Amino acid sequence: MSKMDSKKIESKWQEKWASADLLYKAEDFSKKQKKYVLVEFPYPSGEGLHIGHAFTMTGADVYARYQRMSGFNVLFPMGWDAFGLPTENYAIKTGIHPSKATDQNTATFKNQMKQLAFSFDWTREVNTTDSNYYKWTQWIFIKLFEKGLAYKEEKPINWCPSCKTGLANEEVVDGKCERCGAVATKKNLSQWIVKITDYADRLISGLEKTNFIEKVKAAQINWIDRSEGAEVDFEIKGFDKKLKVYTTRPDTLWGATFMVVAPEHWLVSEVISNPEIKQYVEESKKKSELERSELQKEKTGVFSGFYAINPVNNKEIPIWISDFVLSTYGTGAIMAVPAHDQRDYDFAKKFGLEIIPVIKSKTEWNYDDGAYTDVNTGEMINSDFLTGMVPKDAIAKIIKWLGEKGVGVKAVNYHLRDWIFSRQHYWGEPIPMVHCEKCGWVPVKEENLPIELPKVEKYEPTDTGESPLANIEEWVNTTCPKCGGSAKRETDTMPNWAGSDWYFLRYLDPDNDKSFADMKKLEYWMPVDVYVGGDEHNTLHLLYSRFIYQFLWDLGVVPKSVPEPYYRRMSHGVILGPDSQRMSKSRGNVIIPDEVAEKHGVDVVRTYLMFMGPFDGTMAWNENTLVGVKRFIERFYCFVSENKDDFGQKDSDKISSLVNKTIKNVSEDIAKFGYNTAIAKLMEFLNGVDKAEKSEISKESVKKIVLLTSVFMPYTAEELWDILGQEFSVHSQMWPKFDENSLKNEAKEIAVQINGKVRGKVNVTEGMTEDQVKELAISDNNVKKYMEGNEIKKFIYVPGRIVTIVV
RNA sequence: GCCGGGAUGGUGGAAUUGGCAGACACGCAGGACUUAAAAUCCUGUGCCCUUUAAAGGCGUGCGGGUUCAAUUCCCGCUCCCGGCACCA
Repeated sequence: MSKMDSKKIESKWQEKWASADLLYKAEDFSKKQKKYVLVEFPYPSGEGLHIGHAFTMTGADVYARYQRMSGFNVLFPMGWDAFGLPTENYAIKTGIHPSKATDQNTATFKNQMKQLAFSFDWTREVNTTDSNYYKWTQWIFIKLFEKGLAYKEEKPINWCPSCKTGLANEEVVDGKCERCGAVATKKNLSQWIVKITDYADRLISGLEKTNFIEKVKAAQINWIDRSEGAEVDFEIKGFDKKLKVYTTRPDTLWGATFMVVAPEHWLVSEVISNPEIKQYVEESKKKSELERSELQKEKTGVFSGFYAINPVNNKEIPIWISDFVLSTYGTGAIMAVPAHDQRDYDFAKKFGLEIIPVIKSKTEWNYDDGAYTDVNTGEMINSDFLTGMVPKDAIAKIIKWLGEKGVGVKAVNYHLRDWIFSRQHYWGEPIPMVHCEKCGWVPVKEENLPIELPKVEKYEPTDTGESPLANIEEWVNTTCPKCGGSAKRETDTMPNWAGSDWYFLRYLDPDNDKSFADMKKLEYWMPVDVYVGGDEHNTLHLLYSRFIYQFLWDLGVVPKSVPEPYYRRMSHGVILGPDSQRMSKSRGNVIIPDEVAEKHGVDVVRTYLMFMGPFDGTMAWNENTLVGVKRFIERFYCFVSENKDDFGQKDSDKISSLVNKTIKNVSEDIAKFGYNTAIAKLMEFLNGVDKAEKSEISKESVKKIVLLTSVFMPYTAEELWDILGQEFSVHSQMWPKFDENSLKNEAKEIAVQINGKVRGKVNVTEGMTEDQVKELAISDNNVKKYMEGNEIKKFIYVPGRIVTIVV
């Protein structure tokens, strides 16, 4: 058996492909139908491409290749999300400018990607750190500002003491910094904030126009977490201001026995002179978000001295202060109904407050066990005009009543918070704003964009929360774009997400200097047909970029007919180390794609990655299975190369149906990202054909199968195409079609069951009638044996599948 | 607690609308080639009973149900993974 020399094959075609680099070019306005296949662009770290990148991108590449060969005008671009902390840290350590490090890293990444034979259209490469790219990132920010969706405010924000920067709510996971894992603290800082909450409803409803899988939709809906209820005003006894609360259960108003406000609530400042209250408030302010939620079992609190008046019955109820009420949600104040809310219940038990049930449970309910919270069953009691109703109906009635009395309105709340948009770091897009004593915050004039990052001596972030840019006086000091007076530039930079929010639009027109992309091109290419990415971005990048896109849609700068940027989202899976643990340097279980490719060949790596398991699964690296794939590729190579002169003119019937079945199944599987089964079917083909006489197989059919393999193993397929004497390149061929007739005529062996047990087999073809099959089945010797002396009670024939006889 | 997804041989995983469970691959066992090993090739491989074979029994997390037929549908659970969570 002639061994294949994968090294030689790789370098040979690598060279040939480089000189024919328009192989994968996407053509604007082509008459072919477009297909925009997008895979998340990477952060070009100094470590190079890791196996997760290789996996994800191979998956996207196979899909793009399949669509391209199927006749679509495929856009499959790549770029660099290059602003970020690792590069900045590298600069701090070495003094080398981040842009230089970025250049080196992107060059390495690009090389690796070419080595792995990803079919990107490199003529559309983008880089978020290019000033002619981030010009438009800045432009988008100015538009947000102009539309009142970006504002600067001093307020306590999440702060990572390790990264020394502010964090968006989405970047705090379990109370820790999403990037470095340090416990997030609170810090009072003046920050740019983007009002993503204005789009909360649309971010939910827009999902209906997409074809995202359930889990992605659910993650976003959960994160936004819309709730409906009412805002109710309570008078405060002996005080002229009212206390506004948000509740989802206004039906339980008669059961409200006390009120609770957050320690940050305005009312607290009225009584802060009380030493007990002062101490409580200070202690809870010291706690981080993490500590507050960790301590959630034991409730704490202090009585404010105030009483509120319940608008439904004029009862006076005490107002307490407790940090289980969040200042950031609703109004920062609640009415407590301990009989029907577990948290209120716990608080009441701890401080000996009254518990008044206003809903009678259908079944016996013991209030010693906790609160009764069901809205859908039970019956209102002790509630005046609501008495007798089901709680969920009572809600509508009481909201109407509150409105008539002018003490409450229907209200909606979200878990989603506004987006903290300032970062106190060097390596990011400068926020294009200028502060003027006279005019306040003024955006830079559009013609003066981009505001380029100035050179600095020191890249270190500071503990004070000031960006390193603040030290460059000649850059900071400028003139006001409005009045021309002296003014200062904003020194904070944008979060990473700013550049990646809209990059998929720039691919469509990467060199445009009049706008971020030409409308005609946008209209041709948008929306993204399939977006391949990771679940870790479901509530970060994916949510942010949908928001920014919706905003651009409102501006009218993206096509009216495309309200959502991504039609379909495909989640990719995760590759674990050989020990089934997440790969990490400290565990020493990291698999480096280059090394595996060096040892086994690129096609083996690609095909193995796709064969490991379902594309969206979590799978452990296993060198044994990889060797199995290697065997397959080598066997396939030998099958074609060694028999190239022995293949016949025409397939035998058996081979013909195998070939057609393979084309059909492989195509269908690839179209739904079922790569593991697609490869299994190619293996089946080889197993089936390996033992057959080679003259039974036509060269035409072999060519078709080579085309099928080309999406997984582009090098081997190109070599085999050449060996078969075909013209370069295999990758610009059309995807093979299968012959429906050859599948129809195929005789199929199906099982004959008697009383649920398989007792025989019969060969049927598609056109056969039930009677014909019946005759065939009962004439089978084995079947006859089992039917002896029995009468057929029922005969069932499921065409092409099974015969069942009940006796 | 709420939401989403799972549980199939020794292992990774396959199974259109309910239709022969275990495709494909790994591993394992036996054999061929070899002085030997590696590589390669061939054969077997869900479990149990059985000397072997035939025949049978049991099998898709657990308990019920519908059906000629259930991994698939329905009811009730257990456990695992992911998201959210003192969100009023």
